[in-house]
Amino acid sequence: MSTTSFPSMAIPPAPTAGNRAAGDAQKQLRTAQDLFIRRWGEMGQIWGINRTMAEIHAFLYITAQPQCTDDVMERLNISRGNASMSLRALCDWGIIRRMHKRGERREFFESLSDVWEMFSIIAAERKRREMDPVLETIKQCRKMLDESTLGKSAARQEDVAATRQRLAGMEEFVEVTNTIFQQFVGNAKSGLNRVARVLLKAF
Amino acid sequence: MSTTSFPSMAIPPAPTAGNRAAGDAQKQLRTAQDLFIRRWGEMGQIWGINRTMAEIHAFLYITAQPQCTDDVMERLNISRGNASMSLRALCDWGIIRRMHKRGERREFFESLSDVWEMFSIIAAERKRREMDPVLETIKQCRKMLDESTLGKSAARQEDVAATRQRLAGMEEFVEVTNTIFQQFVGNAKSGLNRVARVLLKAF
DNA sequence: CTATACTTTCAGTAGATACTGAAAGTTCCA
DNA sequence: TGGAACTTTCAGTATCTACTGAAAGTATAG
Repeated sequence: MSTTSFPSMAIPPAPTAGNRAAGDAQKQLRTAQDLFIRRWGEMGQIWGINRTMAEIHAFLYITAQPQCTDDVMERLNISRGNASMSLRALCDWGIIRRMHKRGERREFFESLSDVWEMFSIIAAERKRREMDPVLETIKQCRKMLDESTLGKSAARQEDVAATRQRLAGMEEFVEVTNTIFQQFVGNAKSGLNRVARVLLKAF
Repeated sequence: MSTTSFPSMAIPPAPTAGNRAAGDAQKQLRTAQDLFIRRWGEMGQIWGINRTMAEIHAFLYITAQPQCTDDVMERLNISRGNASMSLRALCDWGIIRRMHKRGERREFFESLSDVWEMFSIIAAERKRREMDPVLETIKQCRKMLDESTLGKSAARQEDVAATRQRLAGMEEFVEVTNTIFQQFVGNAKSGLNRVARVLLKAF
């Protein structure tokens, strides 16, 4: 097998049994983390979060250690500008936090550790940004087509009635989905687990 | 107020009371539908479905009438190629269907009418494409870092342990979420409403 | 106040994605 | 078999999004 490529092979570990094992472990750790980071990045992409942001978050989450901007730049091979903007966006979302280390001048970042909490935050934000506007639009559309606006005979035209019905179906759906979201978010940490348990028992 | 712009004002409705009302209703219907279509398109965009695909689907859903390729092109101002590809993709998803009209040569498309069913289809597909690979990756990563792979002392190094713990947290989350998805999908057509009711009662 | 260490911003660019339109393909009828 | 009606494909192009790198900004220490 070819030698694995390390960033400058300067300090090869002494070949004692203990050191060897420790070195291997570090290498393995790196590999596992990178694997996770890459996958998480891909997944974010499919959502609507861009790859880099998702990767930064994955990095902070998986290492479970506060990291500074340069750590992020180096590990993910991205520019300072990109790192800065993405970190800020993640802070805005609220799923990572700035923190200071005593005696350190630069800022560090760490991920929330509770996955359920992160999910709640994201779900709440998505509801606000996506569900709520749609719901409002549907209500507006229904109003435009109801009897009191159009008059009885016009409102009964076949195509008008059909559209009205479709709007009603969609509204019901969004309302119920919203309620479920609300439950998730309202019950934050413990909530999702409970949702799952309830569902499993009921079916 | 200025006259609203109609595509070629060829046939103005006769100015009887009945016709006037009918014309207004049609205009209003159009406006309401367009509003819905636009919003739905925006929302799709934030997901990962592109705007045009979402708009086509919205159009088919909201009119509740089978439409042919030219109808779609005209209504949404898009090219034939785009319409063709997007319609096919929607068919692949399974949320719209091809259909034939007696005596018509060209094909028509219609949206599923049951919103819950559409949601089930989409949820199932997203689970398969997004959750499942992540879960697999997490398991793989955990394996790389457990005692039987690394040996006792290496596995106990602080950073290795920390990462292992984070992986565990994420795995639990994905598992539970998957279960919930499963419920949604498994109970498909009739089910989602029931899921919602069960949840609402339980909380 | 000046130097140093660090962060943010943003114009420009690279890269990804969506869209068009015309040509090629298919189906069906006479 | 030819041709009309319709659909699909795809090379080329327009549009949008993400990223870089350097310049400007801010905070701290001496």
